[in-house]
Parts: sequence; C-alpha cells; structure tokens
Amino acid sequence: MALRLHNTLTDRVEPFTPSEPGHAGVYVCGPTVYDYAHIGHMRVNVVYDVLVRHLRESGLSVKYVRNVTDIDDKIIKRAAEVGEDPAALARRFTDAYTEDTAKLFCVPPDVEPKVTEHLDEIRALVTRLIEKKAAYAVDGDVYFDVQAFAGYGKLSHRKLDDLEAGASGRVGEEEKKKRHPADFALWKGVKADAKAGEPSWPSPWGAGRPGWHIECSAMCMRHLGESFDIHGGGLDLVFPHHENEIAQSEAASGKQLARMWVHNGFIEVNKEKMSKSLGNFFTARECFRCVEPEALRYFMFTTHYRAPLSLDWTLDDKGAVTGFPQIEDGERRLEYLYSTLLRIAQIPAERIDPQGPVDKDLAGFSDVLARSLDDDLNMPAALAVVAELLKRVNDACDVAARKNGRITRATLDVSKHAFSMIGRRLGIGLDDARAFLRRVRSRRAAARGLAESDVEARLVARIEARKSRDFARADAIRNELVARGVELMDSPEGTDWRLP
RNA sequence: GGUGCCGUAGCCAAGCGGUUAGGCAAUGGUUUGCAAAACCAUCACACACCGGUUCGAAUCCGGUCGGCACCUCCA
Repeated sequence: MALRLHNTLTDRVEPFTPSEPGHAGVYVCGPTVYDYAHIGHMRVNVVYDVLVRHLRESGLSVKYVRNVTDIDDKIIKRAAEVGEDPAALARRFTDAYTEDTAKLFCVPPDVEPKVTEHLDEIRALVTRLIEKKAAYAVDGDVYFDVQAFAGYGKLSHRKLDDLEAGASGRVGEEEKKKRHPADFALWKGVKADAKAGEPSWPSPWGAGRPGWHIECSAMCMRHLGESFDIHGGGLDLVFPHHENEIAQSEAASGKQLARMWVHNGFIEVNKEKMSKSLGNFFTARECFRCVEPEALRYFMFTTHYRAPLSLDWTLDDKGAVTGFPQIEDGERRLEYLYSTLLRIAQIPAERIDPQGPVDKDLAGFSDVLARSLDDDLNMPAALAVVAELLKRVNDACDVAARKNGRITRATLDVSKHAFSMIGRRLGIGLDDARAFLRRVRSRRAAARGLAESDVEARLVARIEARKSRDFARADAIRNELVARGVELMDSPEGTDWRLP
C-alpha cells in the first residue's frame, strides 16, 4: 500500500498504513436528511467512493461506514413547516439520497447507521463522559466540558482562548448554562415550550434528543471500534463537528479515535461555497435532469478533492436552469470514453494478431493510474492518465482499421484491462456503452425538440442515396441534418448519428 | 479580530527545487466520395507582484495586492 493521504490532524500528506494489516476502517459523515442532496453532498460521496475503491483495488478489505443523521433540529423544523412526521420526512429524504447516490456509481457503504437506531450507544457514551467528569448535566441538557479535554482544538489547530474570543458575541439562554462558550450539547432536554410530536427519548437526564456531534462518535465507535483508520467528510465539518467528535470520543475511550482525518473541499457557486444556508445550491436531481449522473461524477474528478470546485450554469430567459457547461464537458468526455470502449469491443477477429508484442505504454497504464491515486487521490492526474490511454487505444484502433492493419491480442487485452481498472478504481465507464450513448442522444434530442424518428427517417433516405451513388442528394440530406445539429458518422458498418 | 487556503498560458486544471501533465476552445494536417469521429501538430520556454535563499525557484523564505473559507447551522 503506497497510498499517501492528507491528514488534517497533522496538516501533512502522509503514508497510509492500516492499523490492522490488510484491513481498513473508513467512516464518512453522511447527510442530515431534511432535504434533497445537493451537488456538494455528492462530492463527498464521490471522493470517498474513490478512496474506498482505491483501497480495495490495492488489496485491502475495507469496512466502509457512512451514517445518516435522521434526527436533528433541522429535520424537526422542516417537518413542522411541511406538516409531516419528522421520522417520515427523514425516511423520505434518506430514500431519495440513496437513489441519487446510486446513480453516481458509488459503492454502497457496508454499514449505513442511523441516529435513531443508536440511542442506546449515545446514552451510554454520555453517561460515560459524565462519569469521567468530561460532561455535566444542567436542567435536562448535558454539555461536554471542553476544558476537561486537553487535546481540544488539535484537529482544527485552534486554541481554546481564540475560540472564546470568537464565541463571545453570542448570547442566549443556552450560553448561560455552559461553563465555557465552546462547550457543546451532548443531550438536549425537551424544552417546556416544545411542540407536540417533537421526537424525544427517555434518558437519565430527562426526555430529550442527542446533540449534533454525539451521534457520529457513538456510531463510528460502535461499527469500527474506539480507534480506526480514516474518518472523512466535508471541510466545513473540521470545526466544530469533527473537533467535538474527537473530544467526546477520546475523552471517553482514552484512545485516538481516527488516525487519519480526510476532508474534501467545497463546490463553489460564484466563488462562494455552495450551501443550504446561502440558498445557492443545486440539487443532484436538478443536475440529473440536464446531464447524465455519471457526468457529474466525472466533473468531480476535474479538481483535486481538497480544492474548491467551481460550478457554472446556464439559464433560459425565464431564469430556469438549462444546463451546467462543465458537467456537459464531462459528459462529452464520457461519450469519448464509451465510444472508445465500443471500438475495441468491435474489432473484427481477422484484425487481431494473436502473436505480436504488447504495447508497453498501454500495458503500464493500470499501474500509472494507481500511482496517481496513491498521491493523495490526485484525480485530475488520474484523468490525464485516462486521456493518454484513450488516445493510444484510439490510435491502435485507427491502425487496426487501416488497410491490412492489425492490433495484437496482447495489446487488445491490456487495453481492456486498463478500462476495467478505470471502472474499478475511478468508478467511470461502468455503464453499458451503447445504453449510455443512446441515453445522452435521446435527452439532447428531447431538450432541443428534435424527433429521433424523424432523424432516423432522413438517415434512411440518405443511405439510399449513397447506395445509388447520388452523392449530391446524400450531401443535401447531410447538410439539412447538420443544420439541425445532427452529426453523421459514416463507417463501413453503416451510418450512426449523434448530437454533439 | 483569530486561524487557514488559493492566485499556472484564451478558459479549466495537475505539478510544488532541475526533465512536454492533462482537458476544453482555436488553427493547420492525416484519414474520408464529401463529412463527422479518431489521430498528429501548433497555441505552450505559462506560473499575481516585489525582494531574498540557491549552481538552479511556478515550486523554499519574507513582504505586497487580489479572492475564498472556518471561528454560528453547514458536505
């Protein structure tokens, strides 16, 4: 395992060595399910999906845990707004999330724990912290005492004094109960003015619900143990979420929670972070209306995972979203990839030379791809490797298509193997090539108000004209179709068409 | 105020001490009945600015300007 990863704890790129040889435990902070997932959430999924895939392809058995936070203030608030039971609302958006994620070819987590199924673990953890004097109960609430944990601030590299300065502006009933402004709720007691139907669970400190951070500690320790390999999530979770997770977990167990903390950068809109609170987000679903989900996945690869990824979009004159140019670029690259995949699948047997030598560069591509990911998941570098591969494979196909041209069996085999590694490590090109290309064409036809059957009919007319060597008529039909945005591709096998 | 990150050719984006990253766009070529696709070439001795270290800096150090994030819910 030659993987090197950036560790937020040390702020360095360091070698990843699993604590138990051959195995890796990975925990990723999943969504709070009060709304549809936006593109930023999808970046998390894709980034850690590549990490898990790469670890597995490198020979490790990975236990991949990604939680769903299904109880939280925002869920309760949203449920009240729409007049829905909070649990039902959470279930609805959990299902939507699962559906959206699957469309991106993300491997499902091995365990997808939910807060509502871990109340016992949460209460036990809070109890343990109170016993260890790292937490205190006040009026039905329980707070973590940051001053009782010497390492507080080690992840986000902050000093408690600085935090105090930043937090001093806040006022409120809750603040007065705390011993230190940075103390945070482990358990939130039901308030006197709480609305009926607000979910709560019994506890030694009175009825209430878990605070925001405690659930992840309880769930990751339950499923991966008190100490595990990698904990990941969005950059905005470094503070306070992950900092607090470390504090409460390590104060309870006395062990290091995760040895490596990995954080991905934001999707940006107009140079600002895409977020629910700013209201500048696009949901995955909106995006999927315009492009293939896999194109969104490809787009995520175009920038390093820790860097911000800026998203552009186009609007029609009514202000409705019509497209996402960069994701459409990704879709075109995928068309290129799938077309190449089809080309090597369709090389006729008589063009294959069973004897000749293997193309050395093509033979080495899988390894080069793996090395690019070993370098802190350098996905843009991986795309450059893919670009080189596609070029060389197309070149080999061009050569094989020439008069008396051949491709060697060995080169064909390593090419196919390289494609399968792209699929297994990057999760790209896993769809059926023909189905993908057809879907893209159909969606573009629909978006442009073009009837596919109409194009097909003109195509037949042109084929007839060409058969009778009436090239003037054939060209007239081509020009007519080109004017409508249709691109025709003649080949010995027939004529295909696409909408660029 | 505190703590970080970023500024690379028309656009996007790797690299982070010495050897053409890559993509998109544009232009020329190979191929083709004509095209498209594919491939080749050019654009590309680019690295915000000013100093310093070094045989050598986009890469290290100091400063300046510009942009962003976290410190409050956030992926």
